[in-house]
Amino acid sequence: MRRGLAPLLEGRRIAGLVIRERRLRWPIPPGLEDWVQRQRIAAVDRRAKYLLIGLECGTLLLHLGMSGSLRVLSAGLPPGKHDHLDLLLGEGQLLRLRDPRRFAALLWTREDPLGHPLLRDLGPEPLGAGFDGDYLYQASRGRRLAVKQLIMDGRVVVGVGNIYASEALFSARIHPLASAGSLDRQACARLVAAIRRVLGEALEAGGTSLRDFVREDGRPGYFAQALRVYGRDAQPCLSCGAAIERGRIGQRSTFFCPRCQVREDV
DNA sequence: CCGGACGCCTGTCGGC
DNA sequence: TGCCGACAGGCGTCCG
Repeated sequence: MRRGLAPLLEGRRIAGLVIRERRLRWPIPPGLEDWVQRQRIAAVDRRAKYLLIGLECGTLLLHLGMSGSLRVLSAGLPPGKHDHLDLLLGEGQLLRLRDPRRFAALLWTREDPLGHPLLRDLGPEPLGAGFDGDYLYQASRGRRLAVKQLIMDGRVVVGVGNIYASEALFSARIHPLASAGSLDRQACARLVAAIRRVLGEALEAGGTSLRDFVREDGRPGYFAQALRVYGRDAQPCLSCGAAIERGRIGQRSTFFCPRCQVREDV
């Protein structure tokens, strides 16, 4: 999303902000419209799943939650029911946020956004240099929770959502319920490699489109076709043919192959 | 500190 | 056809 948006936004001057629904995950701060007015967009960055729109006098923090999407559209297209806000870009264009479930967030800060309470305590980027087998090994010592929950904990590593957690564990041949602390160095190295591989491939494919998710240009992501376990409940494992199982870990659906992903900690 | 559960919303789908 | 419950890509917060 950041990659697609950056060339469309950087260097533009904000011509206005139209908010039709302020009740998102947190209420959109009052007066934000006035504050962003006429500011130039200096940079579009990302930390974890937050998009950071760097302005001259501060930064907009945008999170899409579960059902949010962004589109760059020509001004004049009437907003739909769940099109909660438009960032007017001038030259007849706008950036429109749609989010049926309203779990999205739009916040702003004048300070370094990385110091914001929502970003401050986040773990390393999964594709960055700080995330390696050694790091995960250290981070998992003494932790008794399921490894799937560990890798979905943003304080350990960011970016691993429910789909990619199942995919990475399958790729690494690790059972999602294995207790985090039971992983040895080799398993941690395998898991880190798998997370990086899965996220890297998904990135190349433009993300995973379930239902109607679309990118800023209106195209879907194509990674859904590449999913190897997620959503394949009762279908044959692509590696060994055993039936994929579906379970729940921490209130989230989890998919795994009972033959390829064997628990070694029970 | 850790782990587990809840809640925020709306839409969709399957079962009856 | 209609109704009802379960579930959905996230994650901050609260509780024990």
